[in-house]
Amino acid sequence: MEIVKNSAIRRLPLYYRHIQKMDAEGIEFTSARILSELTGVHKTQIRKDIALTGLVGVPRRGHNVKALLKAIAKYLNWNDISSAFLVGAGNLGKALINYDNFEASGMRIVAAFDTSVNEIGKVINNVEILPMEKFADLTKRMHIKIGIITTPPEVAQEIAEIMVDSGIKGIWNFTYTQLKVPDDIVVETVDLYRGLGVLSKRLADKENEERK
Amino acid sequence: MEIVKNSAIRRLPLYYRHIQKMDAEGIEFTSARILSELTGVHKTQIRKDIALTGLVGVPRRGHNVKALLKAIAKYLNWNDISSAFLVGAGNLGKALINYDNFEASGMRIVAAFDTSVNEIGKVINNVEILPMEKFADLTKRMHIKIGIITTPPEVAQEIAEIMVDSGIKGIWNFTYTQLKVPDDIVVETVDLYRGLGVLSKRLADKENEERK
DNA sequence: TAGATTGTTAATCGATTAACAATC
DNA sequence: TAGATTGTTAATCGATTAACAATC
Repeated sequence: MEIVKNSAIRRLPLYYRHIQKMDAEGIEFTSARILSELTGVHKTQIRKDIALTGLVGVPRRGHNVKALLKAIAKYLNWNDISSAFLVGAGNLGKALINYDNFEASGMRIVAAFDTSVNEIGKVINNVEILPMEKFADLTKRMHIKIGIITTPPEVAQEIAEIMVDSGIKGIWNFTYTQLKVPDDIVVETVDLYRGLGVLSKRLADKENEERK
Repeated sequence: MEIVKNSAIRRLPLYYRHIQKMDAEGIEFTSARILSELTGVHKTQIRKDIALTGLVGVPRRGHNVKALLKAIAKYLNWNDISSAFLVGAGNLGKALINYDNFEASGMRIVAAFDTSVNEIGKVINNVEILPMEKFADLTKRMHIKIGIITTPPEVAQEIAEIMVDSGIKGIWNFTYTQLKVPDDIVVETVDLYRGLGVLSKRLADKENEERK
């Protein structure tokens, strides 16, 4: 049933941001070759990913930048802007709240929640930080469907359960905790520290090679 | 020449953090099955990844937790703690500076750099924020080999070039900019917003299915 | 027309999973 | 011994890349 793979869907937002930049610079046409240079993704891959959106390009010219933005946004359902609640207003949470490109990406963080008295009541980028106790009730009343977890990993599972009980259908998880949730809940996990091994390992390998 | 793949190396830090937690809880033995449940990675995959480190387990018991931590740390070269400079002390930069598990992961952020007068001079988690002008000189003098970029994407390439010129050999890039650097520089890119497409797309697909 | 790009099919490559003997 | 786990080989699966006809 699930024919289109997540890996393809994950690349589209990357193209989108580059194309946005081109649009802002007044560029009207782009091609798979140009996007390949900008993103490092193979040009055939890019053609296939664009084909997913149903867009047809023009041989010799490529794709119209505005049409491409529209097609990707439509495919990813970014035209309907979903409201999201964020739990955990630490530095990472604040970084997300301050991200100014969400609106163009189909999402809007409308409130943040925390348990720390120091944070509650603050307003960041027009987003208020509320006490965690209010989460379940507000989520139900406002029919919020997306929850963002930027808490310490220890409490992530607990938060996820509160989210699911409150009607959240998609969770964006910024902890390394593997969340156990019902099958119909979409979970997208971002592990900030995955790359930490690659850097130290590759640098060490390099030094050893040079020594040879 | 490069036999071991990055994808395997990227999973090891994930295992590591879970095993750290077990160790803290006083657990002495673990197995591929347990790690598989905790991380969602297939148990055969975990066995292969552990085999990379050269560690041999005990049938019926699994692996000794402390030996496993030691073997992973050794393999990833986390015993030599590398000093790193971070550029861009916004919220994301601060989130990284506050991360308290770096030391165990072979890295220490020793200073941060920014161009904003509001940030310069602040001290976060014992890390001072210095003016960007001092970056090149300090990097050379202190022989810093790892640079972390948490700036806006527009300036990432420029920062990367300053880093390479100053002797940096590994770059941890938190922008979506594809950095153009010499072949001998290791670049590890983390794109926070990759998942943004998956959530909205999958949720929309789900709704459409239900409507059928 | 020549040439650059599209879109698609086929081939390759690598990662994941299944199967199973060995072991304590 | 029985059973759970290891480590490894073989099979599968999916993603990436190469090749090429079609097109403007």
